[in-house]
Amino acid sequence: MTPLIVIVGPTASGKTALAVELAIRFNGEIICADSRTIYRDMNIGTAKPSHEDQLAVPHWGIDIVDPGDRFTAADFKRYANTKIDEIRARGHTPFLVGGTGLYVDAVVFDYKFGVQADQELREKLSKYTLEELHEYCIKNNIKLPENQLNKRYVIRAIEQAGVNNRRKQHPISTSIIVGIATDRQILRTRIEHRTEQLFKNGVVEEAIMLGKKYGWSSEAMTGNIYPLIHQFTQGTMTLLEVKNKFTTLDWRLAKRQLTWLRRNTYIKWYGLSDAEHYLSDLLASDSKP
RNA sequence: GCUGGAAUCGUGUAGUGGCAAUCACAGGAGACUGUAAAUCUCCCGCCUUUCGGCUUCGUAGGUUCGAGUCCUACUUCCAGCA
Repeated sequence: MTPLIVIVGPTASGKTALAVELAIRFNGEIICADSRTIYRDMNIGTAKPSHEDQLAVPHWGIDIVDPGDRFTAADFKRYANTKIDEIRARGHTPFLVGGTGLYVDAVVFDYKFGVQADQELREKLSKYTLEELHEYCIKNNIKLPENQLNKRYVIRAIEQAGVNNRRKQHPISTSIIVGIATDRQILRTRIEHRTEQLFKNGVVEEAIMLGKKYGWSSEAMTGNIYPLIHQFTQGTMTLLEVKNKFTTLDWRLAKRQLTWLRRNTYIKWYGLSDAEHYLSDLLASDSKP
């Protein structure tokens, strides 16, 4: 069976460009494991793959729901697995590429998700204090999550009557996981440059359009950049402040992504060009009968 | 030159005689299974794994059992007058 090529790394590490290049050379199709590019109309602010890239290589995981629609990690897992099967059925190589660690792991470690969210229950429980929720868990013999000061997690634990960690201990057999290792300083600089680029590309106009079309408070609009531009349009932040703050938030995102990835010991870390060599050697030998 | 005000962690601040000293930002580490670009936790003067130890609030003195806080001088900055 053709391998599943998984490329992970922090935002702005260059994983998308690498995936596109390899997919062109080796008959691949790309599934974006990205919790933001799934939304339609959010193109610039999410650094969605360009039209050229999307024309050059089939992309999946893009524009699948409207901002405001609910789309979860469990939905993504189902979607991605379907796409992987379809891509293989066409005789192509699937590439799972993205920075949303939970999405990647849901596929790679075959997470078994628990019960669906119960909005009514959640609303009811959110009125209680953390202490009251803890008491409730103890009384009902519900195991508290490790991060038990995170109210959201405690509520979820109640919702599914415990902590769910059902998953495979090892990555699914057909996967090759490569992480793009980037020097910290260089990554920081790339993030700064990308901020400038987003604004040149018209992210302010895009945000205003999205705000009008979908409202500013929808779930999808909580991404780093859009709330900041909302503040800018209301005059509570200058453009320079927005740019600086966005760079900071994006940097923190990159750090959190790295924290997530660090604990996955199955990732093979390479610099961008080494990753390319490694994967193209692997794919070249694989395609020979 | 005179008069007033200010000087506290990388930055901005709280603190008006009694605990290395508030809060925010920035920074660092971590958690993560149906919101994950979300949400949350911890660290953040120096040494120490912890206990704890050491040195601190412009500089130098002084008053006091005790000073970031009061007094004196000096330095720097800001404002007003010249």
